Amino acid sequence: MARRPVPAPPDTYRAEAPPAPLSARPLYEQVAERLRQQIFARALEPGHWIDELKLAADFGISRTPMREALKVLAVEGLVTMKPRRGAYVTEMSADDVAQVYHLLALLESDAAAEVATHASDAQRAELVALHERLEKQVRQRAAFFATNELFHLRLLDIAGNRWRAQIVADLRKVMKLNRHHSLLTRGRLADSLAEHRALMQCINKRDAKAARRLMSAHFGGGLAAAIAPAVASTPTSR
Amino acid sequence: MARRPVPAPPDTYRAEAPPAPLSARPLYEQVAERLRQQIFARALEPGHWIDELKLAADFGISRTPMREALKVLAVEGLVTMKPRRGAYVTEMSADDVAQVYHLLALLESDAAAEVATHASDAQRAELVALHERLEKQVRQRAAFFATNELFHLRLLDIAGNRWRAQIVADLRKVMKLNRHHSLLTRGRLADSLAEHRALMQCINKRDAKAARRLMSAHFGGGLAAAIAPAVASTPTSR
DNA sequence: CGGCATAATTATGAATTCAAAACCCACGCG
DNA sequence: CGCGTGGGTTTTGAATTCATAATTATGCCG
Repeated sequence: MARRPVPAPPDTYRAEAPPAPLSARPLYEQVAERLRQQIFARALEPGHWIDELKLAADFGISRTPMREALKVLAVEGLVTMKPRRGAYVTEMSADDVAQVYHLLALLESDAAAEVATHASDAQRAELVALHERLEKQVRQRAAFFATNELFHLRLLDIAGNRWRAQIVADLRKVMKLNRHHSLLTRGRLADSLAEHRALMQCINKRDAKAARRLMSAHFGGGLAAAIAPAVASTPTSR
Repeated sequence: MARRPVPAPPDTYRAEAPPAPLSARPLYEQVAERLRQQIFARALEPGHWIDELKLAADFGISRTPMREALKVLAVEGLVTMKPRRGAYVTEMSADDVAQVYHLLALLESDAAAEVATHASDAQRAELVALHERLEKQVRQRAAFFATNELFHLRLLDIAGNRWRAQIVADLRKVMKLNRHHSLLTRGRLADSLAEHRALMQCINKRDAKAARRLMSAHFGGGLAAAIAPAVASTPTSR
């Protein structure tokens, strides 16, 4: 699992980003990113073998950077390497989903509490803006999802622990392996929005305890929704 | 370049697979492990450049598996890759230490609570055994550290969330980059033992709440000890 | 007709080779 | 005397080649 702290450390090159870092980006990273997209898009299906030779050919590269990228994804958890028999897209069991969900709840709740106590007014405003955008997108599933993820990642960022942010980002990636990663299936969408609203209020009131609790509940509801499809209805709302 | 027949290295394998998977272990993984050891032993110092050519020669291998291993360590966070200029051993700032410590506290506290509620009697007994070993090793720093780590890892394992276990393992690795990772400097050792003792009592009483709180406190004390030598006060994140 | 042994094919693991960027150092010009 | 420029060296990034393990196919014998 990736513990890589950050793509851009205290290094110099944050300021010179616009100019030239086009080709500066290592090939294996680009390949890794493309592989991630293919996995999320289910062009590569969980459990299936990854034909590195064919993929390398598709990408127009040799096996070397392809293999490096696969190893990176393996550490991230998106693929699983079986010695002498290649790489496979990781399959998430129901248990895995529950476990990762639990961790996301724990880590993001902690981040929410942190934000409630230490965020600046500007940062709070930023989250409010994102939340309002979310309110307007209840009807557009895809957009809602995107903004929702943006909100969560921004909150993580504001909470200011780059290790936590990295871990959560990685966990969210493996979560996408699950078909029901939506967190918010049909009816959940409205609930989710309400939860977000309540969370925002806590953050604005600087109530860390409540923020932590609400974020935790937010994930609790999502977990039920993500697991439920396999077990029919679970009307026990929260 | 002669390929080494893998003469069953002095490596201490965990008690996982006695049978045959000796040569099944990929070379790049063995290399990664050896690199980790060198980093922990400070044969490779934080901030310093890693000469992959020289190291590959030292290990008697080609650059290919060496580079793969380095990429794995990069994802783990132990090394940092700078495009077109190689790999560097990651440097941990005081902030980083505090942040990682915070996460360890959060995750391991959660695991402790889980163990308190759901561990079997046999598992509890196992922890008790480890703890008793710890009690006998107050005088032997090195042995104490080793058993202490064993205790924590075993607890994680018993808690039964492999994702959390993996994350904690990785975070503990990067923690070792810090010179004061000891968690327990001189006087802290006795304190630490007392905290462990209290924690064991909670676990035996199946008191999840108290277990969580005590584990958290356990880390709180350690953090103060780890940070103190370098910085003065308030390790408030960011 | 079916199961097992063995040969042919394919895929992975690792070394080697090749190309190009970064680095170093000396030289020359302002 | 300082600084920029050019060439040579080192080092990284990637392709190619080679070796070996795994898989599949084939064929022989029961």
